[in-house]
Amino acid sequence: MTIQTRRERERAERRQLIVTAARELAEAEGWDAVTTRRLAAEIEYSQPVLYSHFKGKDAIMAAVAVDGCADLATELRQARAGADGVRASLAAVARTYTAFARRRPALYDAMFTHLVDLPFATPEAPAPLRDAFGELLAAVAPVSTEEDAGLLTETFWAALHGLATLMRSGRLPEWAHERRLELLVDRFAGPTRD
Amino acid sequence: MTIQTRRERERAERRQLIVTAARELAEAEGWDAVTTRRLAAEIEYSQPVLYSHFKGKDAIMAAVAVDGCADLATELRQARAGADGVRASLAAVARTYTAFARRRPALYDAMFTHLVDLPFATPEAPAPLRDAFGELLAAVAPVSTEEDAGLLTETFWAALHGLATLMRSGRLPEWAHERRLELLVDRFAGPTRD
DNA sequence: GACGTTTTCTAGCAGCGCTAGGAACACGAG
DNA sequence: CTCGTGTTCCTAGCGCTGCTAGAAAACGTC
Repeated sequence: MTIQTRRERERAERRQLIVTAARELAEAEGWDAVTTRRLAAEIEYSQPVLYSHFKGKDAIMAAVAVDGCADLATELRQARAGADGVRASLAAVARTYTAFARRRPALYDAMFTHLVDLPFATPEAPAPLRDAFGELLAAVAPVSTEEDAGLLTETFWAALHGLATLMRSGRLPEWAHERRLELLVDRFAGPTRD
Repeated sequence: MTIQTRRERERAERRQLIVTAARELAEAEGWDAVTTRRLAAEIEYSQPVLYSHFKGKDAIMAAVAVDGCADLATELRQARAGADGVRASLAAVARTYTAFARRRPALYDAMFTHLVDLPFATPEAPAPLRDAFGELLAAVAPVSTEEDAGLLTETFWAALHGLATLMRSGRLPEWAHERRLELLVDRFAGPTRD
């Protein structure tokens, strides 16, 4: 039994090695640089081993996305913890979310832009995804009615996502980002000055 | 001079033929199906003629995007014309925008998702782009202060864009779309029932 | 040390965006 | 009508992609 478990452990380690290498390569040079050949060279194995762990390149990106969601959830939690009051929490979460997208664009793309068959808005979604959404929910719920909290969080999330992606692709000017965030938070939290 | 002009006209016609073929192929089978070989076959020319009109595949997509913006602007204008009152206009524009994205996903991607080097938020942006944004602006301005109209429109646009893309990629459930739209319009127009 | 099983690699497929170089065409002059 | 000339267009091919079949190597067992 020990041999079996050792092999399984080694497989799991190598799987993580692939995910980490893909993530680092993507963050350093963008997803276009993450080819199966390049990735194989990076982990010092040949191409086909990638396919013994993942169905294809998309599945690798999905795994990277799950890891990224865990990171995002952590950052959002810290932002919320460091903010006093309902409006400040919402603003902090909004700023942290868009900063994350701007700071790690490749990772963000894998999480929320790239077409990927991860279950999202369902109970069987991976835990990190639900955690990240939960952080948003915790910030939005106080400015919502009880029954609309989930939907309002989704709407707020969509607005942040739109701002992040449109800005990154040059469709929105960056210099006004802070002011747009303020307008958004105003509309969701009400114009009350904290 | 007539020969020269005839040739220029024929070139312009063929250019439009390429753009139209690319757009129809993308809408029918998705952008993955729009390969330069396939597109060349579609217009009954060889591959290199594409490169005598456009710098590359991305430039073709950009041209399709500009066409698409003209369509979107038209639809938004009609939606606004058919709506009475500030809130109804905003709701109609929001519904029309997201419906456009859902009905013509490939076209929408070329316009707003795909990385493409079109000047967007500048005076030298192509007219159809400015027209489409102008329609949004006309709907948002009445619920805004004078100096914030542009920024608030950008923010509203981002929210619509986020809803459209997250929903299309399966990250937001479709069944609640109408309710999310209503929440969004509420937050921007105020909860006044028209 | 020889045998199965499992793991890993070499080599290759079909397709991609894009381009160099020559063939084929339309044109204006005699 | 014929002949150069200049432009237009196509054939062929480059280097790359994601992915996979089948051979080779490493491993555990007897």
